[in-house]
Amino acid sequence: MPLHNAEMASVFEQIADLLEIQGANPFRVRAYRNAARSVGEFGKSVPAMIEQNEDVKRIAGIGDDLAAKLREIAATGTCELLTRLRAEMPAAITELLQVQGLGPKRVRALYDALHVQTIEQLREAAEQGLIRTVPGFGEKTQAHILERLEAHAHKSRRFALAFAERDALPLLAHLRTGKGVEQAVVAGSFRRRCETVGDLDILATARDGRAVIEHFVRYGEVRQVLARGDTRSSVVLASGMQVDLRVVEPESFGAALVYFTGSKAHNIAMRRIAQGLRLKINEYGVFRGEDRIAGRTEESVYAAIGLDWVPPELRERHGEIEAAHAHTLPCLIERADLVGDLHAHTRASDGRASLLEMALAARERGLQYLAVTDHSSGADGTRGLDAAHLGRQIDEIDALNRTLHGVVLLKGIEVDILEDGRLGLPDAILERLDIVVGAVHTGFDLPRARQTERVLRALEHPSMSILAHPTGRLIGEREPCDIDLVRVMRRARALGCHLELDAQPNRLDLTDTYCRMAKAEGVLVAIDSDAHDSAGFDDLRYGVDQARRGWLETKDVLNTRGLDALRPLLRASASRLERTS
DNA sequence: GCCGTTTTCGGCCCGACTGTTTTCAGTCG
Repeated sequence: MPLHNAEMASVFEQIADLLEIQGANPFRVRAYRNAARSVGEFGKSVPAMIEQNEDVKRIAGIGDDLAAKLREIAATGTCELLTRLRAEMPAAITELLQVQGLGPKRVRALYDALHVQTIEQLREAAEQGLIRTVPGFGEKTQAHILERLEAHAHKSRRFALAFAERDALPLLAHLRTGKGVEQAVVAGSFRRRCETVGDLDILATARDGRAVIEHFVRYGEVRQVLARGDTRSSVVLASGMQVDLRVVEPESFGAALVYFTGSKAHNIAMRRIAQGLRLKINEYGVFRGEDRIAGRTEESVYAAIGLDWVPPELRERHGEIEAAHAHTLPCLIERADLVGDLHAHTRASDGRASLLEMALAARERGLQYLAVTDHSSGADGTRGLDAAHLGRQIDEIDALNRTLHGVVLLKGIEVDILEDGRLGLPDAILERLDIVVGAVHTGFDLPRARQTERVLRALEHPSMSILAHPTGRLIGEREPCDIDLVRVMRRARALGCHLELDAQPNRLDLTDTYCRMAKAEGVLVAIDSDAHDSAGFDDLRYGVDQARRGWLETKDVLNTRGLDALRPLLRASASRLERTS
């Protein structure tokens, strides 16, 4: 069973945790954490690179030693250092680091004094009042540990971005009613439009920080106040979401916004550049000695160190710093660039609106065309169309298009890709369509080779236009299927097929990394709503967010094309255009 | 353990808050 990057990264993470608890050199620990992150996020399969004798030292943070360890992990599944660390210290102890407020030093102290190794033992020790007897711990710390354990048990690790928005927007509205509040914005992973966020980081500007903090903790949804100072505070909302607020003076807004938007790796890279220029960046500004030379706006902060302003979605230390320096940052796609949608459902399958309702809703949102792609029959758990029913829908759409103004419906289908790679409807009916969107709805757990062959075969079908939600993942619910998307992309490009970025907030499939790979491979991405009712079109913006994280520009996205430019790019209609001309 | 516009050694981002202290360590972001 071949390893994945995530598993290799996990070995490094475990080593970092154990080293840290043992009190190792913090920079060595950081080296393992940096390496874990680079490997985990690396676009290509690291085990495959090793197999093909590619140099893994070109991955950021990998030097001679860690390259050797990667090869060792690829060969054996683990590495000798981790085995040795586990022999010296119970491996389960690292789970204690997940409890908020417990870091390596305290975990070590509790282990040495009380032999606490697990969450359960920690709870028992706290309930029996033993924690406060350990040097450096007291009543309050013991009580906090019990509280945080409670939170730990209930907390789902991360929230979908759309879920976080439901907390963020009313909270911002509350903050803005505070006396003396000039600005209040969400920073952090929310602003970078990560598909999930662990907490909300809010930045406000005001002269009197304390007053803003007091106003903040009085917000009705606040269930628990974790910290409250003069310039920052942390609370937990009723939804379980943690919110961190920072208040700075308006002169520092730009610097603080850069700082709290992150990512951490992006900030560290910026500070290193500043160091080289004998400047210092912190959340209050850019400083030469005591003089603040920038900080009111983000642009001023980037400019002070010779960089173009970087869109938040790119701030992941994935090459954006170099691009900002060379003035080669991409001009990222925006929602308004989408002029159509190529994947939507109606009541004919599992949608909740009629053809006409969907057409009007699409037009209302500025779309010039909408592909109607109901499910084919046989899809698990969904009502679908057989050939006869689809034939009637085709006639219905033709009739409707004669009366519609300002929007055109394209005749399409979301057809099942069967386990052997055939499509779930006869060729004769597929040939009558403008667009064929193929999707895997069963057999998500096929082995990698079979899953890949299955999809490659489907792409070969002459009517196939777009591969929908290519990995099938549902965030927090279903893992992506195991498939070699590089091969899929290369074949798609050769055949004139396209890959979808399904914009539903719990799908966002393709991921940002795969979007970037698609761009590199020259495959167009279709950002589709997969709408099941008229409100579903509003999800397109999440797809655009994800596409921006994947460095996509207007030219990289299929449905930025007007209808005339689009038709020849859809194989189904292209082949018919050829026949009729 | 990595890395180089201080390049093979000596650095490695920086500040706020809390609790347990009695001037600071630990944790977090």
